[in-house]
Order: sequence, then structure tokens, then C-alpha cells
Amino acid sequence: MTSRPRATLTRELIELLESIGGRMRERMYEAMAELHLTPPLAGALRALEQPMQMSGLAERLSCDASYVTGLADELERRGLVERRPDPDDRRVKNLVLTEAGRDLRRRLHREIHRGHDWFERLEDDQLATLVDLLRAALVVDPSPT
Amino acid sequence: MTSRPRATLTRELIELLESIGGRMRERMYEAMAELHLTPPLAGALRALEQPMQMSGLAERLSCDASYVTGLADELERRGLVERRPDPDDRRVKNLVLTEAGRDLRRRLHREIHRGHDWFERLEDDQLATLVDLLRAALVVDPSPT
DNA sequence: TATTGTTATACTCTATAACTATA
DNA sequence: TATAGTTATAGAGTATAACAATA
Repeated sequence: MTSRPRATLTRELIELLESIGGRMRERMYEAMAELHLTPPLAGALRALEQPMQMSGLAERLSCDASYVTGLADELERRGLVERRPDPDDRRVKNLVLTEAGRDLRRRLHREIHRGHDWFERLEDDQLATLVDLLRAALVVDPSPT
Repeated sequence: MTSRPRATLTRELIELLESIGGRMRERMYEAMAELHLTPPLAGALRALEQPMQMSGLAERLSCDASYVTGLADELERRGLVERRPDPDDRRVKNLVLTEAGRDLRRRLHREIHRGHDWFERLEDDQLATLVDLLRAALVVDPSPT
């Protein structure tokens, strides 16, 4: 392993990460197609780990609240989610996955997982090192100074 | 560093990579906005490192050839690209960046680069290890057996 | 006959604005 | 008066189909 200048490493890292992003996106599309989900529906399904109100889902998905109406309509039509009136605030509707919704969500995650075979060539300790390095790099600085 | 089961590492790695993908996407949008580029135009600009025919760009962008017509129209309108008739095949038009196009492309890449400050907390040797691990994981197996 | 690029058109994703019911 | 959700509508991104010119 020859020593490389920081700029070279940086460029290479960006290329690698973009390449990984491409593979992840491709695999994501395959998984969604297998489960008859469009990208927006899959995103909503993934976000709904816990019940949340529609405005909460909008924030989670970084989209407008009006868009969530259509998403919820379609998820409801497919029997994946229910709109539950909130007992404390009658304006609010809570989105909660049905049994079918939870099941499909699990299957989606399993499919996403299965697609990540590209790092299977790494040994356990290499994988651990990779995770630790990425975590160290990503940690949000906690000092608010 | 306690030893963790492979499944846990895998799940964590996927989460980290998705988080990184999110940051990269955000930074990409900022860079494009600064340079008054839409995502499709930025993608085309990035792809046009070398001159290529329109069908080649379509393949590179994984989109339909008809869509490239509109992309090329807009890039040409902005003075970023030229359509050059191919001397060997009069059906073909080669897309070639103008000086302004090359300049904007460079600036786009510089901006994308500048946004990747999240790994600056890593030491040089950690960065090198990270790159090597990712490269080892990604390498396409060359044995066609 | 097959391929390159273009046009016309339609579909998906998503936001904005105006509205209602409730707080 | 402000907020949660809905509706109507418009705009961006993209594909499909039909076409002209050339191979």
C-alpha cells in the first residue's frame, strides 16, 4: 500500500461512494419492482416503522403534506396502512401499518439486505473496521460551542 | 471494539451507507442550485467528459434517446455544448462541451468535492484504509469461469 | 431493413394555492 | 388565528410511438 496524497484519496473515495450509491439504487429498484412498489410508496412504507400522523410522514419524507394524502390513499387502497383518527386531536389522522403492511415492509428490507452482497468478500474484521471508520467519519460533532 | 455478529455489522453498514447517500444527495442539490443546473442537466454535464454521440449519452444516463434531444437542446441553448455532425456517419451528432461547458463541469466537480467535508475528521491512514476496504469490496470478480 | 435523432404525446412525481374542519 | 388534512392544478422529468434521414 503506497502512500497517496490526500486529494487523490478523497477523489477515489468519492468515486467509490458514488459507485456504491449506484449499486444500492439499482438493487433498490429491483426490490421495489419485485414487490410491486413504486419508489414513493416504498419510501413511505420504510418510513412507517412507527405509527405517525400524516404531517409527520411529510416531514420524514421531506415532501409537502398534500403529497402524503395521495400516498396514504394508495397505501390504504392496497390494504397496507390504516388512517386512524387521533383521540386527542380530531384534525389528526394517524397512519398505522396493517399486518399486510408490516409484512411487506419486512420483505422489502429483506430484499434490500439481500442485494448488498458486494461486501461479502470482506472478512468479519475488515467489515468491522469499515463500519467503525464510517461511523467515526459521520459522527455529528456534539459540541455546540 | 467488541466483536459483533455479521448480521449486525451488515445492517449497520447499510444504514451508514444510506446516511452517506443522503448527505451526498443533499450536497449535490446545493451544488447544482449554485450553478443553476437541474439534476438532469448536471448529470449530462458530468457524463460528457469526452465527446460522444447522443445515443451514447442516452446509454450512459440510462435514459431513452428521445430524452437526450431535450437535454442537448437546453445545454446548447446555454452555450455549454455543441452538436457536431459526425464525418463518418451523417445520422450521428456528436455532443462536445464548449469552453464554457468544460468550465462549468469543472466547477460542478469542485463543488461536489468541497461538500465532502464529512470525512475530514479521518486521519490520512484511516482514509487510506477506508478506500482500500471499499475498493476490495467493490472489485468485480475478474474470473469468468 | 436497422439505426440516429426528432417530435408529439402521455404518464409519474411533486409542489403551490385554496379550502374544510378543528384547535 | 394557526394547524391537519384534502382537492385541484400545474410543472418537471421521463418514456413510448411514429417519423425522417441515413446506413
